[in-house]
Amino acid sequence: MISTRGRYALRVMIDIATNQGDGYVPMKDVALRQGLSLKYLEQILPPLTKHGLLIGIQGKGGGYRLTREPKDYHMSEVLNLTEKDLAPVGCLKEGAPACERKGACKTIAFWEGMDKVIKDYLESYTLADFL
Amino acid sequence: MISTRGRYALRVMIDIATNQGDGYVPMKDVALRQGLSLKYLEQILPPLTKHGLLIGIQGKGGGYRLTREPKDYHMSEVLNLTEKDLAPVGCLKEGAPACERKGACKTIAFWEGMDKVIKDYLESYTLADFL
DNA sequence: CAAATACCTATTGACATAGTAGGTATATAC
DNA sequence: GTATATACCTACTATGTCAATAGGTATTTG
Repeated sequence: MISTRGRYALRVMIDIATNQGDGYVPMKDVALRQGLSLKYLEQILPPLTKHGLLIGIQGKGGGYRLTREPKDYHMSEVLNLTEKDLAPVGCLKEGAPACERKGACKTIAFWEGMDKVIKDYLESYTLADFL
Repeated sequence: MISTRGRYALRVMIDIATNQGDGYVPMKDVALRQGLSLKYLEQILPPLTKHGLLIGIQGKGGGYRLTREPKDYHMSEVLNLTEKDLAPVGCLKEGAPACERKGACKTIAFWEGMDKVIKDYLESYTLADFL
């Protein structure tokens, strides 16, 4: 359900929070510390920088920093940006075509409820809870 | 996260509960009513009969029946039998090899908590809630 | 005996996952 | 001002899963 993209993104965020001090953290160091592929991490980060969760500075001495306090990163945001979709069933995904059986569907409320308990849980956790 | 196997299984259970009366419900009829492939449904049902949630009678006049009251089927059981795995991350799957980083892992409690809210939700719903 | 049913196993096309690979742009350090 | 270190970008690939389709066998009833 949650792929390596989301899980690695979380580990990267924790690593940066732990190691940034007042400088920038090169992803090469994160990859080494976490035992993950640098090239793969490079594919996972763009959505996080594009949406302003991280700032990335190019060039020698560059790297990544958080842009907020750890308590202001909710897991719902991090995982929404790195996972394809968090909805438990296809018909609840964003941009999904309307289900033709929707009117008669006896299960939709059940799946919506499941979607809600997951989203609520992810909203309740922040990056600060991992430090 | 939840595939068609689990979703169809639920629809089949509801359909049988609704239509069984005091006889047996042929899967062909269920497939027609639900607009699903009979051949596909036939692949989904075996775990449910093997574990005694349904009884299947072969031969003319045969079909399927529930073996319990609808209120005694929890969604956790139905989905556990029809889905590969409900765990949100690989390291929590049944039979998964122990994670080598487990001791130092800062995220495991978070994923375990997510696993729990999902399982609790599924436990709270029974087949009777769909009728 | 014929028909209807559950039950079993193999195959397939499409797609997602988890990377690998190679390159470009940009800023710093010397 | 050149080499170096970094972020950033795009293409490719091997593997596996999903969602069926397909064709058959076993069993019971009418």
